[in-house]
Amino acid sequence: MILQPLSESTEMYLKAMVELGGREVVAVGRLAERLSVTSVSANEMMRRLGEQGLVSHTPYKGVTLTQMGREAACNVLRRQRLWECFLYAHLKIEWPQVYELACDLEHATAPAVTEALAAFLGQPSHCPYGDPIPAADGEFEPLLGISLSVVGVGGHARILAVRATDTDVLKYLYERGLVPACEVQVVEAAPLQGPLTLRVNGKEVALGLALAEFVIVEIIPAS
Amino acid sequence: MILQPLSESTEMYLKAMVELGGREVVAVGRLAERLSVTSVSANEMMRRLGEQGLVSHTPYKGVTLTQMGREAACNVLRRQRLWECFLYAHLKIEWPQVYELACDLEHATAPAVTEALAAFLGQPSHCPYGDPIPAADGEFEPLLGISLSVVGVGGHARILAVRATDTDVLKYLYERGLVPACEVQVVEAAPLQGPLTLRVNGKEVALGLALAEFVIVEIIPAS
DNA sequence: TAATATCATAAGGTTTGCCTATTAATTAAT
DNA sequence: ATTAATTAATAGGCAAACCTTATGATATTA
Repeated sequence: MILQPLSESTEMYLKAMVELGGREVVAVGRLAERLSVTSVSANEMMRRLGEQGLVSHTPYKGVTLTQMGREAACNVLRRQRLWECFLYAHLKIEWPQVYELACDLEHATAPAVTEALAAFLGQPSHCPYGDPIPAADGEFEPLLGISLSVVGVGGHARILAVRATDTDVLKYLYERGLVPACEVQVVEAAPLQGPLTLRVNGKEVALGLALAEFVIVEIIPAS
Repeated sequence: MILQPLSESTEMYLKAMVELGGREVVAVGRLAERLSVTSVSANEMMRRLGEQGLVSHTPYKGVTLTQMGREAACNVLRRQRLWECFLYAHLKIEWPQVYELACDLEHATAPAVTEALAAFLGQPSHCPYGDPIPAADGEFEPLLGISLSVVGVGGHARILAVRATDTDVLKYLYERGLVPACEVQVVEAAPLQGPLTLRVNGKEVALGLALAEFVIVEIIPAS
């Protein structure tokens, strides 16, 4: 499938769709929320993407990526995450800033550069935030993990990935040691959707539930 | 001087100005020609850049970069040429394609990335096309060389830089060995602005005068 | 089934950058 | 010096890509 060049904005919508819903239906409102635009703007874009055959839109139900849309979206993710690897491992850019800076570069990256970069990096499988890098053909293994927000009190878990994109949010998590491979224990969960209290690297850390949603973990069975 | 983010198009105009005129006045028509737009478009952009204090425009005379404009332009050149180094030396992108691909990336490059890239590359002084890379503060030594088109018949010269930007033109030169550090001898100059005949790596090569303009050389004195 | 929340569409605005056609200034040539 | 030819600038307009507010349609749930 040959993909015509897409606008930066289009690529952001596609990326948000695959990050938010994968192969599932996504509510247009969620998309608008994530991209910080009005739902009108998101709707309009969905109409355009529908005309281009990238998404399928069932009014009042939501949108899904078509095969073509999914390929395009995975291609964007591949570029993004390869740049993240480069910025982090070679340019020594601070972890919280990597996402945003890679995002700028991703839209300006020709296929030849993408593949040369992948080769240079040694075909990495995961980005610095723990998410898998789609292959050149567009497919990838979704991470099998659960959100930290659903781990029960007393549970031990290892962070697999951090799904935040905002630099300030990433900075907040970074300062508390909440990065991939880190192990955490849920000490307490405050009632009424209150914050979690975690034990991280020997220190107690409070983390709002909304933030905990972004943190993908695997349970470490009690030995 | 703090530079607000400039549009891609704006950066292209600034880059063309510094490449075409340096500190000198540039005719708006030349600029339009170089960027493949009508002179109306170039005029309009000059008005906008004038309002932003980046250029000084004397109607019917031409435009020059202000100090601020020159800094912005040199900053663009720095990003462009650093990416050229990276693409060529590390990603092994073919020499003729490097310019165009670097050009895409240059507009998406934040200052932090520029400086981290420069450090990664070991603060290179020249790009793969032979031109100097401006320092972080914006200044650089202009290359002291002459155009191959003004070297007399019989003259020996060493190529210092190639000023072409079009991938096809670069490919043409590359296929004939006309790259920086290469030594050439002018065997013959056809009359009426006809092509030069050159001796390059033991082979005779014909080169149109227009193309020879792009090739910057230093004379090798007859020993 | 009525109320509420969510979603979709209508109509319109802004920005950016491009164009054709016209007018004005400059330069070169008689 | 005056005119012809060249080059530059302005007027007016178009299109693409996004955004907005206001309004109408559908779903959900009490």
